[in-house]
Amino acid sequence: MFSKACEYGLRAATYIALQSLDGRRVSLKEIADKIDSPIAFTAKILQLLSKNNIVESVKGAHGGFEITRTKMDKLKLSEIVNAIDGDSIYAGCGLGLKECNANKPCPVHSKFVDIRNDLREMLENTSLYEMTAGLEVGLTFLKR
Amino acid sequence: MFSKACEYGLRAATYIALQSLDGRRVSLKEIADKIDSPIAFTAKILQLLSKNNIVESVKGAHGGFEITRTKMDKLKLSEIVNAIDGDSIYAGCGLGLKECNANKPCPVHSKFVDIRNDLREMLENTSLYEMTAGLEVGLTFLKR
DNA sequence: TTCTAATAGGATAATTTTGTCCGATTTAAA
DNA sequence: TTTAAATCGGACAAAATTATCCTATTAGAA
Ligand code: FES
Ligand code: FES
Repeated sequence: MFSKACEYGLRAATYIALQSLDGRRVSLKEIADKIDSPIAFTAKILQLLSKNNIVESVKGAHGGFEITRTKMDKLKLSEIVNAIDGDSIYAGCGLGLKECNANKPCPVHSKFVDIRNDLREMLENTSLYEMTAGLEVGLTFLKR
Repeated sequence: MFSKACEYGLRAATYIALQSLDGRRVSLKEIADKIDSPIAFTAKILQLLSKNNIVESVKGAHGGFEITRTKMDKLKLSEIVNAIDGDSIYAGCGLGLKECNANKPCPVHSKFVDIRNDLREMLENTSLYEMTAGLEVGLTFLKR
């Protein structure tokens, strides 16, 4: 569904948000450890998220990653997915035609658009803050 | 969503079904041309579909690929997807945890399972025969 | 000021996916 | 029986994705 990069990105952003709620800035090392991701690859993804103004990075000693409460409230998962995977999930044809186009649809188009729209709406309506809800109380997890 | 191999496989199977409706066995060359796919790669995928009893292949001169009417009626898209991409679409976690597990869910699990189930149901309820419906009358397309 | 802990970023490597090539095999038709 | 048209299957190649390594840069703290 999503690329590995995108999966790591979503998990990383969620962990950063969770810790930022407690005012804790987190290091790359801690993030990779807590979401069980390859550390150097995760660094690249966080650079990308930082450039896209999704998380804030602070260099130097006592540096790390954080995200403000207002930001995580406004920020939707779709923005993270978009920054990493682009719009292929929303725009791509299920059978791989160059573009999904209702005027020249593939045989699965009519059935496929609904599912894709549900996914899009889910991502556009879910904030990063919502993602942290179950984590503190141990109802949801970022690694296993 | 699906791998390239799977996209080609679905398009190829659909084209074979369409031509089989007219009793026409089709060659690899014709298939690749009509669905706009790399010919040698498509050959590999058709071998796989043939081994999985999804299409029938006939070797030698006047050979090619075909699928019986009864078969294309019974055959669901899920079987094609499964043969090529496995069950990752149905079983995989949206955030990339090793397995999707409702007892230890990731933060998107509850929202994600519905979408994934819709996709699964769509694939399990759509027959290959249905795929051919719009093609003859030019309502749907396998390439663009 | 100097040291140390941290991210930034470029180069590179490994792996997976996608794609090609070619000879072997099969079968119908000349 | 020979030939030609077709799939099969193994080896190989290219491209994309995933992942690592190393140096530079930054900034807090001693
Ligand atoms: S054209 Fe294929 S999904 Fe829209
Ligand atoms: S655990 Fe992540 S989708 Fe089910």
